Parts: sequence; C-alpha cells; structure tokens
Amino acid sequence: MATDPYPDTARHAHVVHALGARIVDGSLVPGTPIPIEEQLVNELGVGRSAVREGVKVLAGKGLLETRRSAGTRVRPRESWSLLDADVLSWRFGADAQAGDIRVLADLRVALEPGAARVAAERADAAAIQRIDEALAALHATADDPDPFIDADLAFHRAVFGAADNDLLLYIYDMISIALRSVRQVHTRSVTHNKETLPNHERVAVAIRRRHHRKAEEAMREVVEVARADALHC
Amino acid sequence: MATDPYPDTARHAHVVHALGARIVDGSLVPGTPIPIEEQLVNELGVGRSAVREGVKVLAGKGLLETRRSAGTRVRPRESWSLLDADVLSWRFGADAQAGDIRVLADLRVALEPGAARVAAERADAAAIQRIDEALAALHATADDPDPFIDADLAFHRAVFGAADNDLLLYIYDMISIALRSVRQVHTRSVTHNKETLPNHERVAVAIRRRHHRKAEEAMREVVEVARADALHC
DNA sequence: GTCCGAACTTCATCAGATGAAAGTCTATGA
DNA sequence: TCATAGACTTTCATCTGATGAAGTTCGGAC
Repeated sequence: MATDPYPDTARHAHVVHALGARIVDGSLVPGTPIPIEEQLVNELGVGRSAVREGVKVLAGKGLLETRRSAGTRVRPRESWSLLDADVLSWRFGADAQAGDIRVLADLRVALEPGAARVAAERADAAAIQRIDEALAALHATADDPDPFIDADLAFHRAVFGAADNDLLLYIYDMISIALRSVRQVHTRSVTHNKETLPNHERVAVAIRRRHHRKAEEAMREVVEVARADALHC
Repeated sequence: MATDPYPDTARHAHVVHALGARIVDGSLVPGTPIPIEEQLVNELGVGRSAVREGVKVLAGKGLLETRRSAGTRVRPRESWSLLDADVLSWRFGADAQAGDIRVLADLRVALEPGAARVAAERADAAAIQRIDEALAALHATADDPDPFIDADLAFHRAVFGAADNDLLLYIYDMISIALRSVRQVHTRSVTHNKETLPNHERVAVAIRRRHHRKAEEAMREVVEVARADALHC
C-alpha cells in the first residue's frame, strides 16, 4: 500500500519517518536486523538511493547501524539521540506511555527551576520585557484552553531565553515538542489554568528583580503542580 | 589531496565530518549556499552517492537544507541540533570559545542541582550503590589529575542515572562530551580536586538519605565552584 | 516597466555495475 | 567425528550514467 504522507517529494524523508517511527515505538527491536535494502525498496516503494539516504540519516541519529555485508540493525536505546526533534515527536507523538509522561514531568522539575535561576542571573532588559509580554498573554488567554497552552509554552520559553544560553534554550524547545503533544491529550481545565497564574506571575517578578532564589522557588512551584496534575490524570 | 582520516571505509562519514565541522566552527556561514554537489565530489574526492548521503545526515541534524535546483545551504543556528553528539564535539572539540565555556558552566548550574534533587526522589538501592562506588573512585584518584576527570564525570553520571530518566541522562551524556574536551584544557590542580571532595560527599549522602533539598544544595555548591573556576581560568 | 515563457541550473531519484567484508557451507584430512 | 581451510553467498559501499522536477534567470513582447 501507498501510505504516502509525502506525495511525490522527499522520498528519503518518507524512509526516515517510516523506519524511525517503527524503531522508536518498539515495532523494530534493538539488536534485530531490519529488512535488507532490496526488501525496503519494495516495501517502501522507493529506489535504493532513497533507502540508503534515509538509513544514513537514522544512523546519524543513533537509531541504526549499518555494517557491510552484515546488514543494518537497530542500535540499543542508549545510543539514540533522545533529544532529537524527530525522535521526540515519534516518541511522544501518537499516544505517549504513562512512563514517558512521568519522565517528561520529572525532567521539567529537574530543569526549569534551575533555568529560572540562571535567567534571573543573566536576563537583560529585552529578555525581561519578553517575559512580561508572555505573562500578559498568559493572563489574556486564561479562559481559552487551546491558546492558553501556546501562551504557557511561550512564557516558559521566554524564561529559558532570558538565561542567554543556547543549549538550555534548545533543551526547552525539544521538551516543548513533547509537551505540546501531551498537553493536547491532558487538557487542563480553565480553573486549573487560573490557579497557576499567580505562580507564573511570581516567576516573572522574581526574574525582573534579579532574585534568583525566588525565581527558582516560584518556578519549582509551577512545575511541581504541573507534575502532580500530569501524574494524577 | 587525500586527507583521509577514514582510510577506505565510511566515505559518507568523511563528508559529514568535513562539512559539519566547517559549519559549526563558522567557516560556512548560515544562509550561504555550499558548493554544488559536483564540486563537493571533486573537493572531497568521493562519489555523488557519498556526498548525498553525508548531506542528508547533516540535514537531519538541522545543519543543512537542500532545495531542488536552489542548491544546498547552511541553515540558521536556531535550527541546529545543538545537543547532537557530533555537533557538540565539533563545537567544543578543538579550542572552545570563552563564551561557550560560560554557556557550559551555566548549563551545569541550571541543570545539575535539579537533577540531584530528582535523583534523591527516585533513586533505588542499586543506583545509590553506583553513586557510592563512583564516590569511592573519586577519593581514590584525587591525586591523579587525569583519572580524576574520569571519576568526576562518572560520579555526576551516576547521580543523573539515579533519577531514572533517560532524557535527563542523555542530556548529561551530551554535556559530558563537551566537559571532557574542555577539562583537558582547563586542567584543575590536585589541591582543587581535593577541595571538591567534601561537597561531592554531601551530594552522595543526601541522595542516600533521600533528602532532596540537601542533595540539590550540595550539588549547587559543586557546580557553582566549578563555574567560578571555569570563568576565572 | 511589467509580465510571460524558454533555457538553464541543480538537486532528486532510479538503475546498473563493481567491490569489499562478513558470514556460511563444504570438502578434506586427521 | 571433528576441525579447518577455502570457495561461495549475502549484503552493504560506492561509483557512474540517465532522467526528471522544480526553482532561477534572462530575454522578449506588450
């Protein structure tokens, strides 16, 4: 069958997606060899070049390993690029496992308070203004579940951006890929949203005043509440 | 000329490295087109297949973007996979910029205290034992600069591992790629090493006792000291 | 000056051929 | 029977040539 999310262009991208998704969701088990090139050519309906290019991309993400004459096999999970945008969207895309939700929630608890602290240390005037704008948007959308999700993600991104640290911001961007997918399932209630506003406000105020200790504590409150919600629902 | 770090195998990997390193170190500026396929074939001394496969890998890491008939160009830095193992080793490999050292030090300050906190929440007996073993190795190698670096990285990895969170551990593994390169330049003195032992010990003890608050504070002390060192030298 | 289209550039893909390396099978000798 | 060397097979690695598609550019018509 066709199953062509890529109508005519980007044949190799089709290969990347078809194999990558199957690896990440566990259909292709690490250690086992994947079908040989010729078979993939038939299954996916593309030429050998496209297969090879796609396989090389996945090898670059640590998902596959090709060895001459020994076939191509799925690499162990430890070597996957877990924070790759594609890998994350395959993992959290369709329906995330309960364990993955916990991993995500814990990661935020581990990361965001510290990020808020560094943001309070490093924020310049422009960054603070962006945080304030994001906070205003948060207040403005508190009654609308969907826009609120966007505003919330934007607020947290503004905080990470204030830390003036591209690695940190990259980590957040990757987390937000997963968050956005998960949020749309675990839709939070309007009352819930309104309850988090004061905590977000405290984060913004603390960063504006360069009070890194308070910024960290306030952000911890935010993400601990989010974790409790995520694990309950 | 040959310039073959890859004697006969992995031609496409040669392409990935040659182009990737030039992009990350700034020789190839984002937005500018890279030489056309045919020219790369000549420059790099490989066939078109190898060039195309290598380019696809770099596109998968967000470094390149190919458009039919419009050439292949370097993507803006915002779309790079900054936590990709290759990208990090190109960035921190040869001689890191002063700004990058700061980014790395700040990242640890933002991340590691929170990771230690979650580790204290989630650690099981086996994880605690691994931390204790790593701590013992740290004490045992305090007089030896090089082995101490390894022991230090292993200790921090054990803490991250105790958090039972593959994303967090992945982030640490990537950071440690950068750290290892940087450390070998900024070699710390033996007396310096011995001074950090008590703080590391406090981290281990706090996690063992599941005291997340203390684990976080102790780890903060460790990474703040490391940051101060890194920025001074 | 503007708009349309033809020629050109450059990547996208397929197909065929050759080669290399790793595994597999077989025959031979002890 | 068992071990082993060598031939054979499998499968990826790479090169090359050909065709196609989609932008880009440039000239000409109005």
